[in-house]
Amino acid sequence: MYAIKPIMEDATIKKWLHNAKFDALVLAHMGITMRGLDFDSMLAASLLIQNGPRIGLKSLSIYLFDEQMLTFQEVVKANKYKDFTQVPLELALNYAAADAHQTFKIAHKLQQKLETIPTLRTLYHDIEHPLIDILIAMEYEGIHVDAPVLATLGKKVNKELIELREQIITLVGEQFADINLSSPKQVEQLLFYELKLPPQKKTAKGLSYSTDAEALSALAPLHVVPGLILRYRELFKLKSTYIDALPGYINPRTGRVHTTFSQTAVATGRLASSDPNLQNIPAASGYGIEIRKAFKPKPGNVFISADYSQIELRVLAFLSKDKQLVDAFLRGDDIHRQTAGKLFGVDPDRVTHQQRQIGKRINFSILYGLTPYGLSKDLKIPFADAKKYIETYFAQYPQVKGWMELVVEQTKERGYVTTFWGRRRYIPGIYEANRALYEEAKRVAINTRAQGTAAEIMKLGMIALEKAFKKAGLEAQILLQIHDELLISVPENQAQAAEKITKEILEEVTDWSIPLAVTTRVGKDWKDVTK
DNA sequence: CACTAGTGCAA
DNA sequence: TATTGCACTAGTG
Repeated sequence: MYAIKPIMEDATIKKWLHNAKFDALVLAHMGITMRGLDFDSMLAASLLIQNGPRIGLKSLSIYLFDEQMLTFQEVVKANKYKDFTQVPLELALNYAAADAHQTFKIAHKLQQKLETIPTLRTLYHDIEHPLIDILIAMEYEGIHVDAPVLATLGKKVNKELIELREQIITLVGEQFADINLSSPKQVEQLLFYELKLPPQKKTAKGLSYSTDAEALSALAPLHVVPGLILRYRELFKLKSTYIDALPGYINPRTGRVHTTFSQTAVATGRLASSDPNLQNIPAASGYGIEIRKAFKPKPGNVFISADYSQIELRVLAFLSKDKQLVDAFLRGDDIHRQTAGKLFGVDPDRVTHQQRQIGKRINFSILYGLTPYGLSKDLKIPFADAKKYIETYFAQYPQVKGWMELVVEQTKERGYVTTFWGRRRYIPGIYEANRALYEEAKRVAINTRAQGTAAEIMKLGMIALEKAFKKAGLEAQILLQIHDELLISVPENQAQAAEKITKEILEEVTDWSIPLAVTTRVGKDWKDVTK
């Protein structure tokens, strides 16, 4: 009767569907409470699943099909449907129900197991579980997006896009009047086959010549078109992803945008934001920053932004106990300036702006496991210079290197890397014979310990802050978390008090030998409180 | 609708 | 041959 018949015996299907649909129904009728409950189970399950044998949550509904291990798409194919629209609604619903059912079935067992692993148990009860209600409140509150502000910006951007397109077509000829400048394939054809410009590099999969920003920049001195495409791309990105898309997320009932924060999407323990992603709203580029002007607090309120400065470097200092790094933070020094001083062998006070930029760049990339090749490309400097900078860095901060080696050793012993509060990330690549994969695994392990620990500090900060707001009787509400930054909304007459509490609480999350530093700003829109 | 590739935004 | 994500468009199935 059902299209999934080839996968299971009919009797099994019927029984299973009954349970699945029943569970789905029960869950669906539990509303917000359901989210707490269902999500709680999901979270416990995912802490173990995600960190154990690698079964993606996405595969959960398929997991119980056992040996078959079919994806939805494969089922569609196996049943010879022309396309997705031909799949009976019944089947689609069965899959949706299966997700809920399997989660329900697996949750209890996994939660029991969670309790037997002390570090994960603490992580769950002290951090992840208390965070659930805070995230729900953030999502529920939402954030006001001023659509007219975006529309005005959109008109400006659109005008420039049309002009750019006309310029480009005038330059390359009317035979390209129909070109789609958003198609990498068509741009590739234009640049490398029509204009015969020299290809700079292949794409990631090596299937074509890259037309990305790096390649276009390299071509810019040879021809005017690449530069124009570069500008076109920048504006098109802005318009399609932010200006045009954001208003579509405004909830008609609340008039606000309600993102979803996922606690189980990121392997390091960071949060992820989606539908829309409010963790990647432009912060730097020319028109880009204008987008942030459209994010406003509700009437009578102001925004407070609070960001941990150099949190990952402070985590690195604490975990590595590197004397130079630790002392710098204890003295409250400008860490980028200090690094530059060490790299160039000059007194920190005499570091030039450009030298400091390089110091900043290296501090920033060190936890990514930068290579001389990568650094030389990033800074556009000779390979040998890049190599020397990195060597000098490790010579000046010797315990950082030792710490990195220790992380790698521990990862090999256990098969997984841990954060300070005990989150695990399994790193199978640490046993790789293939050099490139092994090197990548080492970078992942090192970065995970630092990034993950920083993420935990922020989560603890959020929990403590919500509690403090409540205790102080402030109507302050956290709206967004952008990894090392919080965006808070508060009635204007409570702004000063809330700002003070925010800074104090966030800085007191740890009692480490390294101080945490939090910068706060008060403003009337998101741009106002952005660095 | 699901999926991939290419691209680009954030921390 | 630099970490972690998400989303957009084009293009295919």
